[in-house]
Amino acid sequence: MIRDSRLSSVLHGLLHMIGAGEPVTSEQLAQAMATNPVVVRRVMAGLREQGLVHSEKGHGGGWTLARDPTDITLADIYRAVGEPTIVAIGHRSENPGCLVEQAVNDALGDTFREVEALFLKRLGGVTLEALAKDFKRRLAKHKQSLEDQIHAVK
Amino acid sequence: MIRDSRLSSVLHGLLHMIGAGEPVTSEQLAQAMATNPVVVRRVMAGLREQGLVHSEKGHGGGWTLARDPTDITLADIYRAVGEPTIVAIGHRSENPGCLVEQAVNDALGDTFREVEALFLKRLGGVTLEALAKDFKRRLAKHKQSLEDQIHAVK
DNA sequence: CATCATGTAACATGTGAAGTTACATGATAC
DNA sequence: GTATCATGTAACTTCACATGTTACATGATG
Repeated sequence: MIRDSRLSSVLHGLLHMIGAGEPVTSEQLAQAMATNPVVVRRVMAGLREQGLVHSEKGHGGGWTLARDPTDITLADIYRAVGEPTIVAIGHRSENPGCLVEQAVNDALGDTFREVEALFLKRLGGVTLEALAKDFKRRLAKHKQSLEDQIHAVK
Repeated sequence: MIRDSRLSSVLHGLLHMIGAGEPVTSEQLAQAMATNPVVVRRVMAGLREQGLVHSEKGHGGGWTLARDPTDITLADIYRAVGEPTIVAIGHRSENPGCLVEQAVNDALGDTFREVEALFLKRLGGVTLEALAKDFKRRLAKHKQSLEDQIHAVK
């Protein structure tokens, strides 16, 4: 099953980067992603390799988006975060000669590819920009609700 | 991602059970599944709960198929082996109030369900019987190829 | 050249699946 | 009945892998 917690974590970081108008340090991202700076660098390194983010050393350095958020989809991020294949059924001790697995792969190989394609296609339909917009909307709503509560207490 | 090694393991066991005309012990299945008897019982217990296999204690006891192999699909087995949901993107520390995840789920919730449905639908299209037939065909071919090699050496 | 930030290797920890041991329960053969 | 065989299951151990941590190198800025 697909249960990516890294993708979720990375999205937190990226939304944070969109909000800030300047480079965000690994230290700051670590807070947004509820982890520590080294892990942030490790994960973000994958995104950098895919050209999604950019990193700068020294004073005023940190992480910035390398592309326009309208040009980055969740599929890009998912791939960059680095899942090998989405669907695969196999034995632990890779046994390519195993006749049972050959039969399974013959029966379901196309299915695996089909499911993976559908998944990535849908991820590809959601841009970082769209996600950010929706997030901001929720944030505003949330704020409003808190204010209402305060008002009610008065 | 889906990378079930248990399903593959269980299939080995089930094909073994189809071949044998009598109950197969956990000991024997453990060999076919490259593990040990207790693990076999643990995994098979899930299949029994779903009514796919039957177990008998004592002399001459062991595991047998509870339904006709034409009536068991890979979807049944997959479910019985017990994967919770196929696709889910979430933070480790389940944080249902997290606005980022709410936004992601709003954008992709339907997709997750759609991908899962497609996957299970395809698994549902392959019966254990069909798989066993294909497996036997491969086995025969494999045997033939070995005999040919022996013949060539002579 | 002091400071800040990333880059990365090496090691530590946590977690969940798989493996193991031990013993209880039930069924069959004698 | 009782010896034997097989499953049922709890408790513990081991293993693999992701994550977390420490330490230090590299490069950029003031």
